[in-house]
Amino acid sequence: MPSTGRGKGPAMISKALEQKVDREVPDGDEDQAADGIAVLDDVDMVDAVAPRGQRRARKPAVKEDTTDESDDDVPLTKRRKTVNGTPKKAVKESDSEDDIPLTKRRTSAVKKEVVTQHSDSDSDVPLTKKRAATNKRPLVKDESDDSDVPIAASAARKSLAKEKKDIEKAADVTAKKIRAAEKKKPAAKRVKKEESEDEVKPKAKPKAKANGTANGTKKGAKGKAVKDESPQEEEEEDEEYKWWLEQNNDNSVKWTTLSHNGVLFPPEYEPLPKHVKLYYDGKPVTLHPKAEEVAGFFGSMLNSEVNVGNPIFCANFFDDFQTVLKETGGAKDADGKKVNIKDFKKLDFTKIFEYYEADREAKRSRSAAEKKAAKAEKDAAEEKYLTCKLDGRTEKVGNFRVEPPGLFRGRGQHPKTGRVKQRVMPEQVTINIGKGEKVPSPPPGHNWAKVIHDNTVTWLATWKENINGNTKYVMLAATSSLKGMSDFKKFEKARELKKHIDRIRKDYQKDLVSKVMVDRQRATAMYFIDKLALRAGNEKGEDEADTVGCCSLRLEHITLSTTEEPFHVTFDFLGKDSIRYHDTVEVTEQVYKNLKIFEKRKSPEDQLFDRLNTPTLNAHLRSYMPGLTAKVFRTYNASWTMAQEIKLLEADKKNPLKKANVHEKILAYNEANRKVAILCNHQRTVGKAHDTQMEKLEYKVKEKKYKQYRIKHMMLKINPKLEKDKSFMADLNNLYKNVLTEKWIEQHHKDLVEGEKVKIQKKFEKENEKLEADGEKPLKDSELEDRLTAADDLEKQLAKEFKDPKKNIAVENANSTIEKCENNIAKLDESIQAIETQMIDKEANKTIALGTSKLNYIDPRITVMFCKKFELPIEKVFSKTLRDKFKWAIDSTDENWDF
DNA sequence: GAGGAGACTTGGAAAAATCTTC
DNA sequence: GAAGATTTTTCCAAGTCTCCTC
Repeated sequence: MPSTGRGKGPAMISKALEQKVDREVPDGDEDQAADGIAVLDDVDMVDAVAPRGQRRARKPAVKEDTTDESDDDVPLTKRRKTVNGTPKKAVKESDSEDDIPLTKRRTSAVKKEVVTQHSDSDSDVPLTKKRAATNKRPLVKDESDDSDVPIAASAARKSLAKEKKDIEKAADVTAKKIRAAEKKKPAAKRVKKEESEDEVKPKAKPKAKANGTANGTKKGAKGKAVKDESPQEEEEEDEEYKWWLEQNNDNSVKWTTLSHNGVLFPPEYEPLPKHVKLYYDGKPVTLHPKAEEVAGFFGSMLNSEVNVGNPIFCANFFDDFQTVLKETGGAKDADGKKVNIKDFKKLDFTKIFEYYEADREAKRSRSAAEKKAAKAEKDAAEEKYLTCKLDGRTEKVGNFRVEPPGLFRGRGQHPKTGRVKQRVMPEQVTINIGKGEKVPSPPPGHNWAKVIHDNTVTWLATWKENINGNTKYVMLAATSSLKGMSDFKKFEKARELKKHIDRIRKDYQKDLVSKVMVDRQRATAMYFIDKLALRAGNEKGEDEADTVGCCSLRLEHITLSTTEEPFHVTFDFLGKDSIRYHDTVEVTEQVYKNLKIFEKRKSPEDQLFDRLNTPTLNAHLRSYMPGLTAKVFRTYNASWTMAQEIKLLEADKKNPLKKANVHEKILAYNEANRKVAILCNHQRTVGKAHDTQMEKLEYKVKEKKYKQYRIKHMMLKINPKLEKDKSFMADLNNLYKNVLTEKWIEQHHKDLVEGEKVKIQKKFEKENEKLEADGEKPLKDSELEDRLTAADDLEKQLAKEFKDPKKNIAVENANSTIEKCENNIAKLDESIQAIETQMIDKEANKTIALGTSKLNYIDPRITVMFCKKFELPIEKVFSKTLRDKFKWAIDSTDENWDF
């Protein structure tokens, strides 16, 4: 596990060190550099903050520093040997003058994005000269694997970076405005402290809904999405608890009365049929049901390459499998002789996999009635767990099912991935319920671990899982009042940050030149958290995947640019869920210099911010605003960005979005949403079918254009005078030559003929099936041949059309008129536009997941405001679940609401 | 103040439900 | 109404942050 590199650098930053780094940094603007760096005297240094104790052992420094940096070293020990699965680089360059990285890192083209530097006019830090970012040598470390670097995301990130400056400026202006307005308010009316800010409830709308976009929900009605929903659904609204209309200022007590029915345990293990065996060294073996169950966990997921293809996963599984074998008497062959299972490679789970696959397939291919019956049975079994009574109200429970046993699917290189997640027994489960309420009965023959009555927490049941010792909880659903309130508070806190953001930014810009190392590190970290929306980056344990956030970044995760491209930093690290963050950003000269300073006397595996951790950072943030933490910046920046993007749409008077069609409105919303997702680095893997789906859509567009092309020829037949209409003919020629092309038309004709044949064949087969089912004679093959002549005729006709379209494309309908043809073309245009919009959206979303930001980061009131302002039904952007979750926002927001 | 436990939010993948097309 | 595509929901891992103990 990585060491922290804690306190390795000097506590103070000396003048000499500053000057040294000044000489090392790439050729920046001299004047600005002079302004930007506070040159400090050695003599006035006070060790304001001593290095904190080491969290973990560290590796010895590779090279002794001989400069005059203060010397508060702590011993260093070895750290993790790899980063992102690749061997670590050699220790970073020494402190000598030549430690400006001159090595050329790569020559191939690679993405590069630029986050514009902070350049507020009132900033304490001078502006850095901007360099043209294009046509320069790429800086990324690893050229072999850019596959997960989304091109679309890259472009969008660039565009977001361009806008970021304006977005920040707007934030600055807003903060000042808010404070000015507050000053004007009579003192008594001003909100005194943060708690009161926190507890402001969303204002309810005056009675009934303003339009049909806000949506109610029928209790228990499962998400029959969008189209079927009717306004009647809202009839039950009256019975609903609108917490946002109430005053509840107590944060510590979560409920007064609570009753529920406990948890639902997974079904017992059903042994495999006798003939389904695990094979070892080519021979079937018999296992104790407990061991067989574990073999089944692995066997049923053979198609999950991400897991079974991971050697750690396999090794961990095998380890646990061997343990369970030992405990249960081992494996036996057909003769009852013991088989010593010692080589994973000799295990063959195919039969088990096939069995489970067949089972899944059988489930899939059940008739509608069977599926319905099974669902009804499942629903009945689950019904009593679906809801609980909280303060007398019925609230939905979220995850009432106890997690079934299986293999732990830790992500990335989690050291425990593949370990057996054991079955949770009632004896491990603690129930939390109101005093005096009926305690749900544990399964027969069992007891609960404990029954408690803690109303300061929101969970109904809890247990510990065996893999990491993490606590699991049964909590209320996202639509519940408790979760709703907490969501609302989260967004209000982010809004509260609006008031302070200018001050905070100004302060961290100032601290970027602080002589106190911890302050300078904190300021630099805050710069990243604010500009790049990095996560805080808590410390992690030895037994977890090696992922990092801002505070836990190590030297090996950043690469500073060469002299050819000053002030660029390439980040390459695995963040939450082992999702790669790989980006080159332009930073201010001061930030760049700070990073150089922080790198001094450290190895690649040392902490970049060796004097900073998340509690320290958050403690500092709280001095600005109670409750402010690093996480709030992500919510704030996400919501603020979204709001600003929508303002841009509003400001576009040339193309008023209000007048656009639904597709365009959705696209505009998604584009704004996408910017937020990119900011937060929300990625997803490209679906297997993506390329095929795109090709299909492209084909669909061409098909429609081909139809237009034919209609135009028909129009020429109806009105030959059109031939003199230059624009008409130019359009037609363009369609033929540029859009469709001769080659495409030829292929399309073949496809049409082939399609016709298949259609005839299928129809024929179906008719025969029916005849046979009715006990009648099937049609003769000659009948099929007769019918297929229609396809031959089509082929001939199309060949003629291909040869001379003008002459041979005939008017298909005798009643056709020019007007009717034009209408048809217009209709086709409309549907082409819809497909093209879909394609743009699809391609842009290829690697970017919009869901997480919509669900967790963007204040839902911004979306509601957008929908109301641009007259877009909320169903188009919020699914049923989201509408339920954000009912408070839908109910309380009007078109003029501002984040 | 370090370290761990506990409580809660955030996150992508997989499964399930629904829609669309033929 | 079947098949395939797409969207929505569920699942549970993995974060953040607070609180408690020593």
